[in-house]
Amino acid sequence: MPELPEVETTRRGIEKPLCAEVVQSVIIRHQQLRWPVPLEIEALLPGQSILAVRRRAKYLLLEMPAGTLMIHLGMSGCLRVVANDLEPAKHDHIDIVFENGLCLRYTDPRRFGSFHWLAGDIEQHPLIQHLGPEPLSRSFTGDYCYQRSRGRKLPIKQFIMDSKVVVGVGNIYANESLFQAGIHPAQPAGKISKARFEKLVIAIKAILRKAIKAGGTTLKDFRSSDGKPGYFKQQLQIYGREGEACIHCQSTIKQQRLGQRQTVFCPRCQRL
DNA sequence: ACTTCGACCTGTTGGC
DNA sequence: TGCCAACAGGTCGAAG
Repeated sequence: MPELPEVETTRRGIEKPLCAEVVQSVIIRHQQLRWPVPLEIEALLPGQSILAVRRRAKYLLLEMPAGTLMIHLGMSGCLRVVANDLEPAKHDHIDIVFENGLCLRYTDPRRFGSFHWLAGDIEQHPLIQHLGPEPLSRSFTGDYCYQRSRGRKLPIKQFIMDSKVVVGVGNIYANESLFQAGIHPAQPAGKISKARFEKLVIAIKAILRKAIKAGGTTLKDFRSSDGKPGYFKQQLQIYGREGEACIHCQSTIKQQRLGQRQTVFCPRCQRL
């Protein structure tokens, strides 16, 4: 399930093969994703070239002369660069075909992803404009979290997964970061000291960087643009290990549901 | 203003 | 073996 490292891995994978390439056609086989795919891209994109492939939060931004194609992978979305004569499979919903014979193919069994066409300023888009800072940017600091969390009662895990606070921290990396920082996931955000937020922010940045380096986390089906899985799963310290022994203290790892999400923690290393 | 919860969707898994 | 219910998960938007 794509979180920020998986989206960044995808971005890096499609940047080189697609940059400066010219779109020949767009094929929409299934229009119904999280929101209807804008049909006008079939007419708008051909003839345009890819100027850059950027990322904001978990959105991939394909910049072209007339605007930007904004793609979200949702939970099961995947973008691959394939030869344009490769037969599409069941969940291959959209192809962006290029004049050089390559094809950017969007696959998404659960169809929680999305496509948007933005003719104007990206930052003004309603899905973008209220997003918090990038977790790997300088503006994401312990002090920032501390200030934003005062007076808030919701569990720290849900706080760091709130895209208005910081983007890109999904369930897997939230669990990992809290474990590394020694913070109980259910701890009310407003009760956490500045020093502990400093530690948490360092953990979030370190884990995201390591995960990007490993090409993301493949739990089941994530694949990067060249079809390879991510290797960060081998480095997960807490996620998916409920019932097993903590790597630090050998206590049995517990799980509970928090905000309808699977939450895993060590009851000894992560105190309330 | 803050928080919770339902909705979207389908492949996989566990229980009977 | 088959069937069904539960679950997984990102994120928006409605309801509390």
